[in-house]
Amino acid sequence: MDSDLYEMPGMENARVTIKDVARAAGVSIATASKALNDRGRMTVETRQRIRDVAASLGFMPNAMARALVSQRSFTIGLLTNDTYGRFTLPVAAGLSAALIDCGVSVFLCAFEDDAGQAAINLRSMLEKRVDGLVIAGKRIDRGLPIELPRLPMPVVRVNSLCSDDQIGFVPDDREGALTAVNHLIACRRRRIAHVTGPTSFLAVRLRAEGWEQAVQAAGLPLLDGPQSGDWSEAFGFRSGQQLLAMPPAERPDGVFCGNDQIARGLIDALTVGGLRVPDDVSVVGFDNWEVLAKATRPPLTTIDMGLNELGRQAGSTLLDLVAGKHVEPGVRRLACRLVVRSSCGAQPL
Amino acid sequence: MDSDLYEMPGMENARVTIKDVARAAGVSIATASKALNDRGRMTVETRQRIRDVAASLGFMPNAMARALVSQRSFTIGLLTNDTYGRFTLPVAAGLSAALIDCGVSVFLCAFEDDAGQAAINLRSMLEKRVDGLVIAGKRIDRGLPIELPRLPMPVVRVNSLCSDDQIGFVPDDREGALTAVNHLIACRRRRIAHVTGPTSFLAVRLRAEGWEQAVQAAGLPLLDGPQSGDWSEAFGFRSGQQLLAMPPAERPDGVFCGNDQIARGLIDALTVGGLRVPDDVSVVGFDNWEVLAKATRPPLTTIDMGLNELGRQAGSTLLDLVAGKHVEPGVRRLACRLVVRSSCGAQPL
DNA sequence: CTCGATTGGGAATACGTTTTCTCTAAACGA
DNA sequence: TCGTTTAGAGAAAACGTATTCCCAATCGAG
Repeated sequence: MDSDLYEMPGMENARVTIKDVARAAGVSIATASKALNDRGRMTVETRQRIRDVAASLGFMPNAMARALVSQRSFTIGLLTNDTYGRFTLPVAAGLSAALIDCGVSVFLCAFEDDAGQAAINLRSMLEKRVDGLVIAGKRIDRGLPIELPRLPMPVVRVNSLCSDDQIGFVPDDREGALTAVNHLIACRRRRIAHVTGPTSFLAVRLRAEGWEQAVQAAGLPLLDGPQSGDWSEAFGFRSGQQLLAMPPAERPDGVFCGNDQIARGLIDALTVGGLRVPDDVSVVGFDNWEVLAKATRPPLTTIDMGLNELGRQAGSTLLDLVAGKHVEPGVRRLACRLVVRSSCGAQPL
Repeated sequence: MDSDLYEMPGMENARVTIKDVARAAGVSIATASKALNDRGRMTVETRQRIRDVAASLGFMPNAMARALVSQRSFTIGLLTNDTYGRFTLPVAAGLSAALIDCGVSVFLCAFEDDAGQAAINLRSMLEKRVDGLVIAGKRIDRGLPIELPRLPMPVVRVNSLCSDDQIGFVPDDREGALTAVNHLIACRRRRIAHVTGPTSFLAVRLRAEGWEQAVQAAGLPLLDGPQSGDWSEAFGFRSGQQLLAMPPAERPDGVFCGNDQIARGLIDALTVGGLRVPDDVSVVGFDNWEVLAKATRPPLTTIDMGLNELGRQAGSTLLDLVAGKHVEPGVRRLACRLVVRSSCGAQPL
């Protein structure tokens, strides 16, 4: 390709090196470097003159040369098997936000659950000498499909399995469930059911614990153990139909759903069956997947897992680790947040 | 932090340099480099011995040192204002797939529609000397919220505004609409309506053109111009209610929706109103947003925009550009694909 | 036996920065 | 006036790799 194609109009030419700046300012490379990085001693006039020259030439330091000497790439890797992005994207946004202030960029590697792919991507990151690694998963009781060897850089985990000597950030599922059920109770619901995903998920078991705990603490009857199925609207719909088939006296007046899809399906079934939400039955979901929660009729009150905040904290912790600070190992469970819409009868904020 | 923490078990130590390999193999650095890169002349034994030594030491070339000398970072940037990830994530997956074979990684920069953020991210990529840039947007008639100066690297655009002298990849909206409507016609629908998003979107106007064209080509009556609203389920629901209010003779027996959310809302309204889908009214959507399309009752037949393929082609084209090959400027419109489910009465594949 | 060609391998340089050390000249105190 | 400090600036080494020469040894032909 003709390199003239990329010629810049004076400003912003990426080919300008510090040597050009030094020459144009009539100083040595060392002095130029010090002027631009606020290091060393020199008259304010010299410093300013060099900076002006650099700016007018559109000088941009070559990050790789800088990395080579400083042994820091100002780059971190985000390794995830969530190609769908349901969880990882909000995490990535929080992560970037926490890092961009420090000039750190993020390499994204999303791969299907295939160990070969994962290994290639990991190797690529190691060669690029990322300063740290964030491992993001889809569930808190599974790691990535590859064995991570002892890595030459700090690692933090988000929404992923994490042993006690590692550092991880996950939503506090039990507390989230407590919050959800307490909201139903505050809305004067007495018979609160729980319809949720497969019990093989740790998150399901934790949320069920929260449900039980809240119900018992309020002295309410504990209905039959959680209804467990898959994470789909279809399962929610079937559960809603079962609810309709119950004698009205036995019927729950509140349902805490394991995710928003189930909640949506359940509400649709109840509506089709002639029950009113929230008047006859209040429903609260989990995830705050806005495209779903906002479109539900009525809009769904649900629990936000704070994925963005998870990413943000993971980022700043990783920066601490890179800087050599000590960080206590272990899993941090971050609080979830209730998002009130209209499916429980409470006033939306 | 204690650096022993990161000590590796012999293998996989990132601190091993080519100098260590050379010393261990009893050769010079130059020879080691040539052995590992299949360059220069030497006996096969020497070459193999050096490679074995490198492997046993867990040598990994430092990508930044390599980049410095080769003037190639083996890195490309993905700049997007789609923080929600609806469009960008599939694009990113295709992109990565096309690049990983060549050892190229991707920097992800997602930012809200804020010029300051955008500029910071762009600058960061320029400093990191990415070999090329992919600009991904949310709609084909808007660019990013920043003025891109003449950049010192090739750029391709995906799902974003693109002038004739630039290189871009977008879905072929008109052709997709044609496919959708022709499918309705193949399902023996005669009165085909179009319910879609705001006409300020070029995509909306193109899809409307495709609708008209297909209807007229089949000699069917052209119903009142497209119903235009916002991209929401709520609008789809209201449109469905209006349909129910029409005299049955005037009522469309097929609806082509501008996206899956509208289709979902519309189907829900029809179902609540007692009309059967697909028997009374067939519906086809646009986007193939699986979480929505699969959960619709009945599952939604829709148009897949091939975002993944868009990303893949953008990636390989960018690699060509980086390699200096000539690429004809202009916008490529990639074919969409019909995904048959159950909302039109045709047999799902 | 000599000359040229070929083969295997190494020395040196470059890539663009940062940083340490050294040097000069000016300022200052006695 | 002489030594001592200090301000200002530059020379050089380092980071890890790829590459361009160059050199020594071996070999074959005449």
